[in-house]
Amino acid sequence: MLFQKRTHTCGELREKNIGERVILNGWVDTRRDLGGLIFIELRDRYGITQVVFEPTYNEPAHYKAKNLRSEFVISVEGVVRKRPEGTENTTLETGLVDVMVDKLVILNEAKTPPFPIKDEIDTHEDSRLKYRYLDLRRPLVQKNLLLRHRMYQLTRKYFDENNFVEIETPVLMKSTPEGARDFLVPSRLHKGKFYALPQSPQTYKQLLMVSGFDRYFQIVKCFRDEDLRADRQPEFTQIDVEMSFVDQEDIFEMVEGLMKVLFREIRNRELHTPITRLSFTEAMEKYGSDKPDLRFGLQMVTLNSVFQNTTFKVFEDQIKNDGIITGLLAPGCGDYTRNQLDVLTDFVKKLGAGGLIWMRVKDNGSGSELEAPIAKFLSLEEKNGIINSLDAKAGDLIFILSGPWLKALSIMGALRLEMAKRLNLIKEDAEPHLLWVTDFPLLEWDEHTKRYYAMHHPFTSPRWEDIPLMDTDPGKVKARAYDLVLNGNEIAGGSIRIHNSELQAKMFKLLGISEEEAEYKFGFLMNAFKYGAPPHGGIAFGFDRMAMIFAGENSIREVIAFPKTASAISLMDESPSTVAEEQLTELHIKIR
RNA sequence: GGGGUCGUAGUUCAGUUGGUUAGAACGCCUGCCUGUCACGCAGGAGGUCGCGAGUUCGAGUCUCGUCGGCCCCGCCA
Repeated sequence: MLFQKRTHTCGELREKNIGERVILNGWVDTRRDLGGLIFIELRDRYGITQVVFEPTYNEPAHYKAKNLRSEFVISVEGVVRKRPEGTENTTLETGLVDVMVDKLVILNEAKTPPFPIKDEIDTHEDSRLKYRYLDLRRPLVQKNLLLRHRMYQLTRKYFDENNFVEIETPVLMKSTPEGARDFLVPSRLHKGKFYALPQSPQTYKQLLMVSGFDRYFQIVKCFRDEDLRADRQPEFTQIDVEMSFVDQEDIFEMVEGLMKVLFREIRNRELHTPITRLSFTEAMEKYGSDKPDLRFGLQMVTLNSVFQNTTFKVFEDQIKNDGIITGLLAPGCGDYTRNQLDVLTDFVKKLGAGGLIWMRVKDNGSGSELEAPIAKFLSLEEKNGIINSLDAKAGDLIFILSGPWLKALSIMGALRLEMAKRLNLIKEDAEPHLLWVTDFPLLEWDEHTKRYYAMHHPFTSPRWEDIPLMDTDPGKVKARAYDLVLNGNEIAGGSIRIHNSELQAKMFKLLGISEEEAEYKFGFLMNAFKYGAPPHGGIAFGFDRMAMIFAGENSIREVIAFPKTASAISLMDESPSTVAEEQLTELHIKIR
């Protein structure tokens, strides 16, 4: 047989191996042909070892080595030798030795790759994705997938040690389009019927609770047919968790335990628990986001009390209409030019704000005063109120936005992030900030369809104390729902579920889902609840997002082996693609 | 669905008010070279300027359309 099996990997040989006869298999990383002497750096996923072809040592091997090129797959046999004095390579872990080759087998030749197989490349992403199998040869990308692998193993070990059972749930399931669009799979056996790919195994894991698997987890692929982002792919991986006989605190404790392990093993950091908690209301009013980045301050301040009796029409209207007036202090930005302020005004207008009110804080000799286009509309008391509320000092800049509560706060939150960027407040090596956001509203009102939607999902339990509000003021009902946020990224979300079929029926009614519709879509779940459903709750982690953050990457694609582009295309295998007419016929499908 | 930005050699880019044969670096190929590790030296090949129309005596350059990459808004229970 021509193939000589390796005795060692390319990252393995050290001084202790000197004198040993070894066989290495791998890819030609670099070739340095000096004419009478050829150096090849041989690479596999474990590392790089230099091998040497010298005619006086072995003439046929040297002759054959003249043909070697980048990325050829070869097998070499030879003797490990200490490198001559002064020729050691300290950048390689194997750099004190090399292998004098007396036998070379070319296992496979290779075309010149479209980009170099090394960490530092400036190749555009489309080319990397088209040749993803080559991109995945690069040590940096391999490192990300290895980190991801370790995260899988640590997660499985953690849940296993805590008595959780890993159970696989169906990938072909019933379509229940409450929320994201489903990917549909046509049924060949049942004309006109479709399976859906799961957006999450939500209903199955709740059924498993009814079955008595009181601690379940699964590392599972989920699918959502929505537009993509840097941190969103149509198929993604969740760590799905569900527990029975628990309340919110038990879930938090279990999750914090997992995060402790991951932080310790992956990032070598001790995570201090319990971690910070913020209510949704607080998160919105202080940071303008339900996933605030707490690595920097820049807290927003609600100014409604300052303008309680204002005569400034814009603010007066908002106070009357239950709107909000929110302020943000940009320290030391009082010297921003009119042009810079116009750019920021444009920024918030694109997000839907009517305009941006700004004020420069100046020192008038006896204290601070505000210089702004709207200053003349404000009383001295109001101006001082602004300065005091925001703790503003001379040289600072103040932004004020007013509008409907959620909208104004969200836009200010975006401005907060923008200012943090401009002021360079987000240090990438900063201590990671993990927090719980709690007490989300149960429902969200949609102006277009004039109905409520579940903010989390329709199985989320309201807070006990808020159940009466479901009849009187549904918008005010808070849910027993929570998100886990890491550095401004939502990495997990969950809730305590409804386990009572009557409460569930009430919830469907609030969502405008008729009894018939509820029966058709979720009858199996409601039925199950009639046979002794334990109180239960759970959470699901966005595994790819977590891996992205742990790997220090800015795109989820860097931690996924074969990701899709922003238009949901795989540049490598060119999916989605057209299919044969016969396939469509079998599936009873006609393309319109 | 909308906004921004990019598309020129295998790769990353330059290309002036529209004007002769579209350049550079790296990579690739050939030759020389026994201690390289960004090897060196000499020579060479390599282009549907994303695609399609239009304006023009003439388009990489201007106009319109279209396709694709990236980022964002909407969307993502």
